[in-house]
Formats: sequence, structure tokens, C-alpha cells
Amino acid sequence: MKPIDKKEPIFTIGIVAQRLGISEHTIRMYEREGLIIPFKKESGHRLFSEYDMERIECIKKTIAEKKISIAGIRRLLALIPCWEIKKCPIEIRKECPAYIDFDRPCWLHKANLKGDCATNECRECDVYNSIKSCDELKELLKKFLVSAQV
DNA sequence: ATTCTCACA
DNA sequence: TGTGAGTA
Repeated sequence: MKPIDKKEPIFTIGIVAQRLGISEHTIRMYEREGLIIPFKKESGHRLFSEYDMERIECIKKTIAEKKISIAGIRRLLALIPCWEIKKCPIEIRKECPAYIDFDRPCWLHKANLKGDCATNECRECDVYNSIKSCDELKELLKKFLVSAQV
């Protein structure tokens, strides 16, 4: 009986840093730059799930292999079509900062969003989690390269 | 013992 | 990105 729910935030930043070979400082930076959304206890202490670690590892590898910056990753994440995933009505999306901003993903606009986008926990949202497998980040990278050449 | 935030000879 | 300070 292994109660290992990959979604459960149970790992401390120290554990994650050690197992992924990344400094705690860098992990916090990923958060500051909007790449990840760690679970936070009342105390302010971060906790990470198995999926969180996979995401962080994916980001780390992509930055290293593709030689793009943290801001670059953020722009990739900003390409996630949240309006499609959330079936956002056209009247709403026209006014939505997440639909307009090409630099930052929707969860960094949480304070200015409407409907359930404003109340949902972005950490649990399908938009944020559409990058669970690293392949999907690569797909975004392809789209990014295409749109960047135009 | 660990993590947090903030700052930077 | 690293490292130290001062906490909780």
C-alpha cells in the first residue's frame, strides 16, 4: 500500500533541491519568475509534489539544453491557450489581461482575472497543469519558434 | 535543523 | 547565482 499521490505536496524545498541537483535559491527564483506555483503552508514554507518536481526538472533541462532564459520559459508558458482550456467566452477574453499579455501566463494575472479564474487555485488549474509532461513544453517551444520567425 | 525574506564588498 | 543576516 503506497499512499504516494503524485499530486500531494509533501516534499520540502530542501529535499527537492537535493534530489534535483538545483539550489533552493534557484527553485525560489523559478517561483518568483512565475514558472512554478509551490504549495504553501500558513507558515509560508513551501511544499512540493512529485509532479512539481517533474515540472522543475523539465524547466531546468529546457533552460540548459535549449539555452533559453527563465524569461524565455515564462513566455512559453504565456502561450498556453487558457481561453480555450477554460472555454472562455469571447466577450470576456477580449478584456482579459491573460489573453493579451504575451509575456506572462494567466496565473500571474490572477488578481485581475474574472470568473473562476479569479477564485480557482491556479496550482490546481488545468491551464497551469497543461505542462505536466515535458513534451508539452516542447510543443510550446515549437509554436514559439514559429511565431517568433514571423 | 530548516526554511523564509531581503539584500549585495 | 551565491551567500550571509536575522527570523520563525
